[in-house]
Amino acid sequence: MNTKDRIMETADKLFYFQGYQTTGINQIIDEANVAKGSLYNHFPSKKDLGHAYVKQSSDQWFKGLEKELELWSDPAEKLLAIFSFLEKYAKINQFNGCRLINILTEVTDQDDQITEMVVAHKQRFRELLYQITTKIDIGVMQAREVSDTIYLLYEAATVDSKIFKDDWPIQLARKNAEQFLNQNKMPNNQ
Amino acid sequence: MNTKDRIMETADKLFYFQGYQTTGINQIIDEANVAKGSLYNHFPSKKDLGHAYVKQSSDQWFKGLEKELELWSDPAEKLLAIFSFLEKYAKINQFNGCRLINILTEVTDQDDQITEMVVAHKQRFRELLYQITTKIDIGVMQAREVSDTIYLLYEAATVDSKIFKDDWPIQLARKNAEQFLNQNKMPNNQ
DNA sequence: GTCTATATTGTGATAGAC
DNA sequence: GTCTATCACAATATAGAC
Repeated sequence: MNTKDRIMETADKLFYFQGYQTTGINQIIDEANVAKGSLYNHFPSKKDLGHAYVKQSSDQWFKGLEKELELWSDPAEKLLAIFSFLEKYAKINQFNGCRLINILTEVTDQDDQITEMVVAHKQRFRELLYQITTKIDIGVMQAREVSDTIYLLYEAATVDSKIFKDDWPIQLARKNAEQFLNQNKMPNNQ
Repeated sequence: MNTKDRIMETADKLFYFQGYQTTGINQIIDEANVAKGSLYNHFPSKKDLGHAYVKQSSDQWFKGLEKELELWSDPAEKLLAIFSFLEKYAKINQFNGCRLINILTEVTDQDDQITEMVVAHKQRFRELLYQITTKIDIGVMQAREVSDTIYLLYEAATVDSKIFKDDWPIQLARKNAEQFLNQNKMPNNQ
């Protein structure tokens, strides 16, 4: 693996599990077996490395989600699949919540670019859910409310499965999403 | 105002709006107009100040919530009042999400006491919601699921109104909580 | 491109006068 | 209890050899 990839891999692991602010450049170059000069050759500052981390985190997350969604054709099943995606992810990997939410909390308005990227990430997710929801035979006027409700349930599942180190929030969020979708289906669709 | 109070007030403001990790002792003593020796007289380390901040944050939050809940007698209305509480809080003050969740994200397993206090805070909130829910005439078996669903909606409302700097997540969460409660009421109660 | 060595600033924390 | 002065160390970042 080349130098830049080793840096990114190490930074990803440390920023996510240890935190962005508490991870220093020195620790990254130690664990990645890279010289300090090499890191600053690829990333002019820690801020730039942070931005690369945020972009990669968002890209990888959507990649993983869309792979999961491809397994289903029915739009309602696609919506519920986001919880299976989260459940699998939380089980396979050590889980520490959403990379994007975490770093947003860590920089709190000290880095406008990160704030922008995180909001854009969440907006893209909401839009993805909305597009799927419009394919379900529900009232058009309700589509946004339905998709945003699913979105909120997903967000809570992520945050609270991290807090409690348990998947009950994911299971309960999924169950509510399922009931909610069944209630909002048009009668003639059943 | 005495020295200790000035320290706590300044620390609270900075830890919440600027972040725990990025706020240094030097900035706190500057803005609180306190000497470094005085701070370390009251708090042996930054960690201790952090713990005091977490405890105060939790106490103040419950105090504010319970004051809001007292305005209502009907248990279902009490449950919905948590969203009014959040809405008011997000409007009056500059809002940066939940103090407890934020600092948990910032310390990620580097401070076991903070992790414990935050989990205990959330457990206490869940228990409060559960106790209110049992007073509603719903199936006993469902009480935990109902109260935890309300809990999840509240958590998402907090996190996402911070992300989007908008109260739509609060309004939508409240609307869903209301519909959800109506559906789970026993028919003979209506 | 990658390395070693160094510069500079800021951090949490302490000593000791008053 | 509060203050000033100072410590030891870690942070990000840079210079320059190879």
